[in-house]
Amino acid sequence: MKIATYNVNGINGRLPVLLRWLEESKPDVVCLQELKAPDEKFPLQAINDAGYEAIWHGQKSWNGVAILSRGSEIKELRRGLPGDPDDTHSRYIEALVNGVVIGCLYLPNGNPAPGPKFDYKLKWFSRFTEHAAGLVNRDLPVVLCGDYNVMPTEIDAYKPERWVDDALFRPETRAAFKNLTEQGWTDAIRKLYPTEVIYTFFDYFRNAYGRNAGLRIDHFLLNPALEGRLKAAKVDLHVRGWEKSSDHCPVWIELD
DNA sequence: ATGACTGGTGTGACCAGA
Repeated sequence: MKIATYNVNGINGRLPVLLRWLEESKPDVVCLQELKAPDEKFPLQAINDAGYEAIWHGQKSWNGVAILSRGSEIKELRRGLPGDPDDTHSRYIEALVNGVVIGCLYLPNGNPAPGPKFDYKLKWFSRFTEHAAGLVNRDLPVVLCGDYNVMPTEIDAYKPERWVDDALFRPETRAAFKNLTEQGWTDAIRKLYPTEVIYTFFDYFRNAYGRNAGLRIDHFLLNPALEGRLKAAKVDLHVRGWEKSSDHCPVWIELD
């Protein structure tokens, strides 16, 4: 079973690239972030024509998450993160697909920090951690994947010293990620590649992709019931080099 | 240190992203 995550940065603007990558990569399940489209503008027909069914939680202009599946029914478990009825952002959707609980998230960026956006990020993180606590020790396999907007350690950033005051790398942010994983979650990429330099995002500025000046911010967390089934994990770096690419790369795992 | 690039919105001297 191949599960992918991809921050598309606008699903309609990105549709040709998304379809090309789906055709090439053929993941069984795909978590998408940053749809930047309201529910009624989700391109369902094109997704269906590519062989996928979908559930999504859109929003005008910003945010938006979706789960796609090829060949297996998607049973939606939740849309929206619990814990704050006033939170209007579409940043979380969760489903059961082929016996695996899939949580698809788009954690807030949080810049500029400090400030209200950073406060929102930490608050969202704390709500997410609380929700994850109810999932980690389930007998069911659970994967929480998406754009975490966190570089967990220094090797996850090109020139980490430039990011120490940034919302993606501040001590509070890294501590929140550590606090989450210490519930018992396994970072799939780091389980298979503990020390390699691996990036999932490259800024549109300054030829970041060409210079390999990236960040690792898109992650797969696996609960103990799933960890032993991890066979492979990879970043589809070449997709970032395509015309009209997202600034994020697709990332995927393969399970037994 | 700064600004560079992109999508969406709507035509902004825009916002937000990371």
